Amino acid sequence: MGVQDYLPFTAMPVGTLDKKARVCIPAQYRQILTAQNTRGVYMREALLTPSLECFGASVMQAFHEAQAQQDPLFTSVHDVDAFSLLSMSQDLAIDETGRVRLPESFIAYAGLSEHVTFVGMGRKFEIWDSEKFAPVREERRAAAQARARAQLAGRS
Amino acid sequence: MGVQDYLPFTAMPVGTLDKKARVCIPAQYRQILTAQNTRGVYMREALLTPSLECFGASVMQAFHEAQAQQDPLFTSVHDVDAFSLLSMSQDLAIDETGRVRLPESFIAYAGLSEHVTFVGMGRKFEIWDSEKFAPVREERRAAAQARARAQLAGRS
DNA sequence: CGATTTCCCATGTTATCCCATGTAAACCCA
DNA sequence: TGGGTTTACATGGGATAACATGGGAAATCG
Repeated sequence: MGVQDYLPFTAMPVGTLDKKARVCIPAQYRQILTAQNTRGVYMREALLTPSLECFGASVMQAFHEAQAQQDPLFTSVHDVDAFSLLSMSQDLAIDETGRVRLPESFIAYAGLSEHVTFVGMGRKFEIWDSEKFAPVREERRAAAQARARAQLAGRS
Repeated sequence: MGVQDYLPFTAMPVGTLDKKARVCIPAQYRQILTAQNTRGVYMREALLTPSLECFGASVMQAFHEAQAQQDPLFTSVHDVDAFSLLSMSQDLAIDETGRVRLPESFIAYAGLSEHVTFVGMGRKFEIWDSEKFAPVREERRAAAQARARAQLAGRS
């Protein structure tokens, strides 16, 4: 999949998780999803952070296709690979007002309270509890800054 | 068979096996099956785990075609696979309320009690006894997590 | 004729749809 | 460019529909 083939998720808009466990996916992100021929949004618990990874059908298809060609259907290797992508993911429907209803397990895993932050990551975006994300945001900023400095030093 | 041709089975919904040996196939899965032109659901005892493998016509058809393309006199692993798939599978009818009646042999093989878990695996899904699946779920999650960590480390 | 299976309806629960409203952004025209 | 207007968006909440499940009655089978 070439870089040009998709619109990237960018920025870090904030949103609200209401009493009915709904969040409104930012309109900007919804446009990207519909451009991927995705009715809803695929979502799963991130493996390494307390957040939810969200992506469209393009990403799901690309990963699934690669995995399907690599592992025959009825093998244990297939099962482990399929689990992390497919079993852990849910295809959540987006309603006409742009909202999805989050399963309780997702809310618990990411520790979501009322305020959530959407983090654009190119071909996917993440949903974080806003308070939990604040320090992570600073970490990532520092890491990116350090890398930029190193790159600059190496070039001189 | 292209990935585009079907929606993947995802997520891990739970269900109930009632006193009449019936389980309600999640509506989401039924939609995927009907999209595959499958009235019922093909089911067999999984070869490697105490669970039931379920799939629609797409998988059956793919195996049928794979088998047909081979010289029938030439024995191979694929012939054995296709044979076991075709001969060990049952086409269970789904009634109007979305339920199937499981044969006693299936219930015994998977050790099903009242609570069952459906495990979405893309082209197929599995039915597990919820208690038996819990540790397997953790194993698979840990394996996926280890892989994600290795990938992250290799990239830096 | 007894046991099992299939069909059908009832019911509580949950998710989905739909409309209302406040707010912020975009737009337009002077 | 400023100020007013319009549009799009995010959010709350009630009404509606879908779903999973239990259980009874009819049909089927041995």
